[in-house]
Amino acid sequence: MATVRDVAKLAGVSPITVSRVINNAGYISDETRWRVEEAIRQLGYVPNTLARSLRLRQTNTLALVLTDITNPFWTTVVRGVEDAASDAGFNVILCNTDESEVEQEKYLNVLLQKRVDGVLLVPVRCTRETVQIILNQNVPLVILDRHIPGVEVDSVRCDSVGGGYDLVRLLLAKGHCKIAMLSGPQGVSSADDRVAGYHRALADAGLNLHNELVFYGEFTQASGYSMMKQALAVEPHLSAIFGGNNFITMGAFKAARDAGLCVPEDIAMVGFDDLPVELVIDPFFTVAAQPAYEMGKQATELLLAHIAGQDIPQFQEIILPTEIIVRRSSGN
Amino acid sequence: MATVRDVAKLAGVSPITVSRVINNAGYISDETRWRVEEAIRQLGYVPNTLARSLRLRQTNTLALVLTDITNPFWTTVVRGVEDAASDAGFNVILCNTDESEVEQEKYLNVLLQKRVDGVLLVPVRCTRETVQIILNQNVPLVILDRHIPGVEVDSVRCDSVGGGYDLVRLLLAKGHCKIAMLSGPQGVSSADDRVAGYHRALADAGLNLHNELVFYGEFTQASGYSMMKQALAVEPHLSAIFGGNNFITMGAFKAARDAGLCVPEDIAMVGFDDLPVELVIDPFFTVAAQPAYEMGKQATELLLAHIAGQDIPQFQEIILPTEIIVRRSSGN
DNA sequence: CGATACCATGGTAACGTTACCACAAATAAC
DNA sequence: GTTATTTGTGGTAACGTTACCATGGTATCG
Repeated sequence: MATVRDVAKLAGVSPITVSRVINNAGYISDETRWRVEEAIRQLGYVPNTLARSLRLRQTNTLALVLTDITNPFWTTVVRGVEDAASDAGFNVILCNTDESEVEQEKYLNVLLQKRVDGVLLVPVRCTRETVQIILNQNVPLVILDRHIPGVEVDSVRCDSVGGGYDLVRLLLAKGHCKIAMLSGPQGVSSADDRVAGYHRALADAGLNLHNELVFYGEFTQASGYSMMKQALAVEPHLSAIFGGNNFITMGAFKAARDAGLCVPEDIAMVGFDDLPVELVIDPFFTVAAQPAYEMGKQATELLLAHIAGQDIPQFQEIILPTEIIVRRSSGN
Repeated sequence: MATVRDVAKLAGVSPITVSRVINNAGYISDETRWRVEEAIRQLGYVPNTLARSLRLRQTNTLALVLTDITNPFWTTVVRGVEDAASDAGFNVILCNTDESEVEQEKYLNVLLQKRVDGVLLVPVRCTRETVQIILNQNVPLVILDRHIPGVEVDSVRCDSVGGGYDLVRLLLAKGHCKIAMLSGPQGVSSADDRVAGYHRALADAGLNLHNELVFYGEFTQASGYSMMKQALAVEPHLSAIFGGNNFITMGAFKAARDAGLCVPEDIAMVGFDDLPVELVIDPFFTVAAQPAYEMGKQATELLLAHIAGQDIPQFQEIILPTEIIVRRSSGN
């Protein structure tokens, strides 16, 4: 592969002049520019970003570390991130942890080695330890979707407490009181926050807290299915279900159906996260929809501002509102 | 950030010795290794991959350029690619072209500049021009999902002709003869191949080719919706629809419903690509399902073999079988 | 007409890593 | 006891780019 030096030789100029042409920097006469461009074309020269980044100490690359690229919620976030990054001339490296701490640590290390300019992280566990590797290297970081209590890092997320609260209020208003919460993993803030919203709604209604009706699992359909079976075993006369995310709700629905229950006639259901219209024949679930695209976009813009060294508050938390969409699954 | 030199100084050795410890290469005494590792820990040293790759002329990175990360079919492919790449110690950079040639060219350029070791490409247009940039630089390339006639590049795809043939045969067997084909973009081989399967099935059944019932659009729900409306305008007494991918089929369904037609009672439907169980309450569409994960995996393995310089046939085409899954949408 | 600005180009060094060669000490082989 | 081999370590240079400083030339201004 050709280098600046080859181009320079062919064009009869020095390497720096070639560099200036490539980067549109400094003064170049039209005549020289033309000769260099011609040489670039002839040699099929492609600049080497590795060398460039090494020299500039900047890669123009962001990392997006998330938990499950299979979930449409996250693909939408990816879109938001990529659009915002692309506008600023940044590339995005996507990493999928599958909610595994081991994978996450592996990826974070690789990303630091690649000298990404900033990291957008959906932490697998909401502990200081998780982000310490990044902070130690002084790499700009924005936490996405979740938050880490007691650690001063920027975070952008949606209002899980509020969304959970609203969903449960809606169920209570319809007269439900035996409501099971099928949550994601304990210790993951988005899961915990939705449980908190559930609790608060019950408390505000003057109801006892049914801790035996709160189940913790994974953000997967399989986990939703098994939590639903557990819930029915604990309390056969459940009147409603709150699913911690789209996959959990779907799993719960299937378990209910397999148990001979009709939704919403026998049991009502609400859940977090909507599904894109492209994937659903007939939207059925009452949900708290999160502005996924917007979340990705705002998080990226915040990260880019940090990278640009803009004088922004050291510690910023952005919480976006969720929207309740009422459909058939919650009954009437 | 600390460098090998800093580590070397602290450990009282030379930089190359540090390099040997990091890469587990050459001879190192236990005593020296320990001192170096201790120094690395103390300084929080993180190796710089940019410098390493520059020196080694190898990045251990693959590129996956695809058309629509929003489509579950592609996220599944991504999984296959990442798993295979990860096993070989390679990272994957993901790029989303949205079927735009401009985006594709932009990305391919960036990837060459980043000196990725190989490219997995879902070409937006199946022309030589599309891949010439890559081939010019002698970067290993595998075409995914599609193929470029007349160009000797490796490709891994599923049997679109066969899948289309089988789906249409199934409709014919049920007595349908006015079957509209709602295809993806003309000039995209996967779309063209499915049309070819459609034609062949009709021909084998001794039926006239209804070219006026073949519609070309995009692989999106919106396009499926509008093609369906066109189809109904051209021929109100359609008896069946063949959707070129999952989104098109979904759009066609919604247009049919909006036109007051019931599927499958008034009109039967079949399509390409299944949806993951996580996303669907009650699978409805009769489909030709492609082994997406396997496709990604095999393409990656082929690419890695090329990168490793293994002595494999210069030009290889792998075609994976599709599986027909019969459900309600095709009637009985 | 000297001072000041702009224009156009180049030389040298550095970003952080590792390949290549060199060398010495210790062990093994004859 | 000399020669070969393994073990352990380092010096120098190179990967391809650009920052910094330097050097002239030409236009502009008071």
